[in-house]
Amino acid sequence: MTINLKQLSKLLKLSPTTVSRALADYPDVNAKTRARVKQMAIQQGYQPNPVARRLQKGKTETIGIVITPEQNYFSDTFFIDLLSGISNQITRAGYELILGVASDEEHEMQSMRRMVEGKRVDGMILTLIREQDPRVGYLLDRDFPFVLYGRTRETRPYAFVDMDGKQAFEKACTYLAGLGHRRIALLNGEPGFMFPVGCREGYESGLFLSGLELDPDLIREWKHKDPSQSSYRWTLELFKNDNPPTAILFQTEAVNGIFKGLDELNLQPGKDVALIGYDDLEIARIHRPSLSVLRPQAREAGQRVVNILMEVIKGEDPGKFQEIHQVEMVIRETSPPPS
Amino acid sequence: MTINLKQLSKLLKLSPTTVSRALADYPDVNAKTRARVKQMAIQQGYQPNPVARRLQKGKTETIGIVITPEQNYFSDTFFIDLLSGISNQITRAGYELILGVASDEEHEMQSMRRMVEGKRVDGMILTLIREQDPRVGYLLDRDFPFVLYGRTRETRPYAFVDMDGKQAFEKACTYLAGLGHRRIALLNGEPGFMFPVGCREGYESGLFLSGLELDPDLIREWKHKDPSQSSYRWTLELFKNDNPPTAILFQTEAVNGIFKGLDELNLQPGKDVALIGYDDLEIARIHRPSLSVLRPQAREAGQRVVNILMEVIKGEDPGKFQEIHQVEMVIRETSPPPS
DNA sequence: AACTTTTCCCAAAACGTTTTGGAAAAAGGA
DNA sequence: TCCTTTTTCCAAAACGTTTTGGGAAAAGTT
Repeated sequence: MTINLKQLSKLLKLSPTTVSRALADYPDVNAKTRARVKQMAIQQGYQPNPVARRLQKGKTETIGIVITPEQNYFSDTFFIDLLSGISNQITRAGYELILGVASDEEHEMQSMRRMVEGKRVDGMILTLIREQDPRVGYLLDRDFPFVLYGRTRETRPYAFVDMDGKQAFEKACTYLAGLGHRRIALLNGEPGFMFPVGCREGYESGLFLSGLELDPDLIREWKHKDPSQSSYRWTLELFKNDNPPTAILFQTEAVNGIFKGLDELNLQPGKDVALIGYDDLEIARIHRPSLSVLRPQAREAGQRVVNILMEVIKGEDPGKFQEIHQVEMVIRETSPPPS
Repeated sequence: MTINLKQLSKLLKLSPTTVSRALADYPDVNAKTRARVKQMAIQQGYQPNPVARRLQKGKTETIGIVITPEQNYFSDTFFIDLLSGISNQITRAGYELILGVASDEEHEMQSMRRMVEGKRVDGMILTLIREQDPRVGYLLDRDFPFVLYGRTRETRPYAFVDMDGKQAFEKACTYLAGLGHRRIALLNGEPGFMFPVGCREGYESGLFLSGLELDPDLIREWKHKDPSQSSYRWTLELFKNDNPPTAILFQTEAVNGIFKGLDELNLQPGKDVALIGYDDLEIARIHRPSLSVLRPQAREAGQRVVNILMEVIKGEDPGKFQEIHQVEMVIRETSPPPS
């Protein structure tokens, strides 16, 4: 069932050395023997014991990721798409993905330290990045390979793959302004995290490019832990304004709260108020009217993260790998001109 | 930074053997030296290299799980809760959780085979079980330790933790009947999977216990890949009936489609139609009217799965571990008497 | 005091690979 | 033919633990 190298080499009347080198395509083994070895290996279903190989190679061939549930990350397909891209690419490289699930920021760090200090992984992937993210400093301090999905405020060079939230929100904002909207609100993600910073920049830049004034009253933030409830409240607040918005930009995760708020105010989405969400969740496609969205390519991003991490593990300079991916806009029914 | 056993033993002027045994609390080492060793180990931040230890122990100390995105498993908190319970318990045991993400049934099997045949894990956790599930046969055939979250049609004994869908749906059904509902519909999960089988049994049993007739016209099934769209269609169909239902039982995952369908039919949930969903997703709490639900304890189940798997890995008879967990019912606003 | 038991420690082997550093045989060059 | 180079293979070491099988010293027993 589980033949090992020694047994296989005995079968072939060769030394373990030669068999190992034959399978690894070393040039110092005769082509004929190499073929013979490979055939026998397949026939016997030989697979090198990964644990033994790791010990010898001094590598774990494993990379780690820690996710946290309280952040509603798993809403729908977005995160699983990212994870899918990551997982596939890791498998392709013959590596393993180990997963930690942490209930809060502290356990998140703890889980990561276990992986790093326990020599359980060769590299880390970080998601849901905060503006001040202690994980990044920690890893930089000990020169441990990692790649961020996202960015943080850190002056030392590090590798990341990020979605261009700025460009996305700028695009959405100018699009709405182009339709004639003059009062565009932003329901932004939770402060403290890095992504909303870019969204806001893009929003402000979009207003500026369209010759619109920034009105702080039109900006609100919701909580990760409770996207619907907080966005619901903010929606109601937003329309208490004397001069309420005719359009709202937000992250799709918060859409239920917005719909609920608008419903209560007897405002029809896509008619009285234009909406564009960030992330193409199922609800966006299914809802009537269907939701216009900004759609990040999570799968592709996940694959890039892994490819980059492999380079960093090989010793490449992390600073060389800083990618910002464009986000496409999908116009559906909720983004008409103002009525 | 990364001191190893040999270096630590040199520091202590002891043999690696003694240090190893001291740390492992063997009785044949003097209490004083044991203390001295432990203190030095902590001071030096020594952690045994897990790879080396695994090689020697002949165990990977790793367990595997394969998830698939097309099944909308990640909708909201349910699956992440399960995963959280699994992950915590695994970490507590000093084990690792490796994750595969497969795009379809075939890759699911492939990913699992890689883990099993590649000697990468000591045990497997299986979720989203089908009625005929080739994974179970595969693992039983090679006597490989595993635990199901769910059940399948298989006569050989195996370990599982399952939610009592039957009891849950029976309870919901008799509850509704007790309120006076006579036409109760079931919008069941996708055929081919095991869980909906139990739901249906519970539903039928609930009807029977309440003295109600089973009407096949009131039963529909939706698709995993597309919960909202299919449930939307089935909702519309359901009310084409001359004698339409006054209540619907379903899995909360499908709630958006149902709401959309009812809305289109100008039926108010919780008023014209009673609703009880399975799974307490965020939308259930947030929606107005809030959704009555059946609430499985995913976290606890995840912990049990791991504890059982550890026993099975130790060599315990899997047939001894077959747990069916009760599901509680949370009555909110959508389950009033018929109007 | 002589023997037996208990306490405490350790050297060596083992886990299954890959890498290092040759060495024998074959081929090429003069 | 003799020397050099190339080809092809392998024995031994190494990776960092844990386990095996003692063995010396200390403590008990008579």
